[in-house]
Amino acid sequence: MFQALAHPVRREVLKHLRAGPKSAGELANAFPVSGPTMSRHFATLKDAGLIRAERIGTSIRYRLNVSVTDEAVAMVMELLGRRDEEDE
Amino acid sequence: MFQALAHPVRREVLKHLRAGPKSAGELANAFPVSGPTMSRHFATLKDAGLIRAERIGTSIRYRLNVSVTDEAVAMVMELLGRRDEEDE
DNA sequence: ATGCTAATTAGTGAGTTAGCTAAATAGGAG
DNA sequence: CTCCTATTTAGCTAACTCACTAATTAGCAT
Repeated sequence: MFQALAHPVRREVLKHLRAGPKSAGELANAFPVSGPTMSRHFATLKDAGLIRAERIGTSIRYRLNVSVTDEAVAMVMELLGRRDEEDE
Repeated sequence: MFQALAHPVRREVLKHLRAGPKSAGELANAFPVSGPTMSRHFATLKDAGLIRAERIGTSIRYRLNVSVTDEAVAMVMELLGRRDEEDE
């Protein structure tokens, strides 16, 4: 999961998807890398469970998988979140 | 930063450090990998700004860098945090 | 200075990741 | 079935990651 977040293009894809579902082509056009490379980024995000794919006619619509992104936030909070302030 | 969080040993190190500063040796003994490998993990975490090192005599004490971990949490919240619930 | 302990840097090898171009699959239209 | 568009898979290379052992640096004590 963290590995999936470790690439800037993939993080940007997630940002785009926060605004709502988008097709693979729409997303790919928003980045300066080749289509196949984008496709691999999508697959990485999908394997991590962060996004889901749905085929609509000839195109594929990606959307955030909210339950998993929520889990991710919770995990980071538990790992890094501040519980209490200790003296410095 | 995400790259630094992408390795389980490094995440465990952060967990250990939540309980308070620890020396490199103490941390290294808590994991089944070699000292040099641990040293590289520490360096990765330090490069990401997540931890800070302080030499004390012959040993080196690591501690969480709270201001940066706080930033990291904020960043993840902004990237993945739920703003509003859309229909599923 | 010598030696001891703690920790890091050097050097190496296996496995993975990210990018590309070219080829294949999937669906819709004629 | 054939063509067209959208997207993914295959195959390649360059660059990076993680692990190891061996060698080096840093500090303290004798």
